[in-house]
Order: sequence, then C-alpha cells, then structure tokens
Amino acid sequence: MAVSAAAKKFAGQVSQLLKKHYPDAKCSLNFSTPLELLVATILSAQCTDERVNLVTRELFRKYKDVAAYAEAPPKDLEKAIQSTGFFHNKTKSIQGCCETLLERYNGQIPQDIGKLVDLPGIGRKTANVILGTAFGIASGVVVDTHVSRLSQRLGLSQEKTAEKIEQDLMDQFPKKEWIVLSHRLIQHGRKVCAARKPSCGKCPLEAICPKVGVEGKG
DNA sequence: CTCCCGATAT
DNA sequence: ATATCAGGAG
Repeated sequence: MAVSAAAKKFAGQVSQLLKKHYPDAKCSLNFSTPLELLVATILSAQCTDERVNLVTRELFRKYKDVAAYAEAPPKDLEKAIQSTGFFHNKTKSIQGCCETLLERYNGQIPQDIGKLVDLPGIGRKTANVILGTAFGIASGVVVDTHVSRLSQRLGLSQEKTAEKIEQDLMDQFPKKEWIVLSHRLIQHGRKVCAARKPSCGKCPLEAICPKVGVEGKG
C-alpha cells in the first residue's frame, strides 16, 4: 500500500512535536549487555518497567551469561522473576533462548530479525527492542501496548494487529527515526497519553490529535 | 480467539 | 472489583 503525502506530512508533525518534548527519550529497562536487554524485555511482557528493573537488579547479579540461565534449575529462575507475572512462560522463554543461543550461535545473540524471532518467546516487538536498543539496528518499529494505543488515537493506523500497525508506521516514518520514535511514543504513552486517563490538556500533540477512541471525542 | 499471571492504580 | 502494565504461543 502506498502512503499518501498527507499521511507522511502528519507523521512528520507528530515526529517533530515528540522530538521537541522528548529530546532524549531512551529505553527505560536497565541493562548493560545485549543478553541483559533480551532477558529484561522478555520479563517486560504485561508488566511495568519499574517492576522489571526491581527484579533484574538481583537477577543480573546471579546470572552472568547464557550458560548460567541455561543450566539453572527452572524453579530457581521462576522464583527470581515471580513478581513480574507469567513466570512459567517467561522462564521457559529465557532458558529456551539461552539453550538455542548455545546450540546455534556459540552463545552470541544474532543481529538478525529472522533469527531473533525464531528464538522461543521472542516476537517482533522483543526482536526490534534488542536490535534497535542493544545494536542500533533499525529493523522495524517497536509496537507494544503503548504504541498500539497511540497509533489508534493519533490516527496513524486503523489496524488491530501489532504486525500491521508496525507496517503502517514503517510506511509513514523514515527509517532513520524508527528507533528513537519507538522510545518517544512509549514515554509519551506512559506519562501523558495513558490508557485509562489520558492528560489531553497537557499533551504536546493536542492541537493535531484526532483523539480516536478517547472518551469525550472520537 | 484463549491462556499465561503478579502488582498497582482507579 | 476491574483495568492495565515495553507480549508471545497454541
């Protein structure tokens, strides 16, 4: 699908206003290596970054490399990450990833979207976070719960699935903006354009926002 | 589509 | 009580 010039112009306005208001938006998950970011991002599913950072402070002290996660008794890992929710699934994902990394990639994290998505528990969202934030590779736009919601409200996409929303965003924003755009949209979604009670009065995008689906408008 | 799941705000 | 939080798999 070709994108209209009007759509790209609107995207440019969004981009400019976000840049002005969130000049140095960055990843809010604490990490010091690509592996730590991979683990933190798996833990971040349906959980606040604040909670993830609380858990990983101890977790990263105990598990230093891929082998440490792969060899750990599952019960130990489950206990360590319990408070982030979905802990059975997340433990299987972390250990499955680390086992596969040892088997196929000599314990290294591949810098390739296809290979990352092929790992257990890694979808496009997590893969885009790892590539963009750990390696500086613009493989796509990170579409999480915040980016999905903001894309709808701003009228950037009418699609429902994360995959289709991501394609719409990639079509409207230049590739060089994808990584920082993701961080800015997420920060804006957390602080201003919140799910339940959006602070439209304090929103820097107020003047151009169609407010699709926002109560009182739409 | 459903299921996984604890912590917090409303 | 219920919605929501940097999702992914079956």
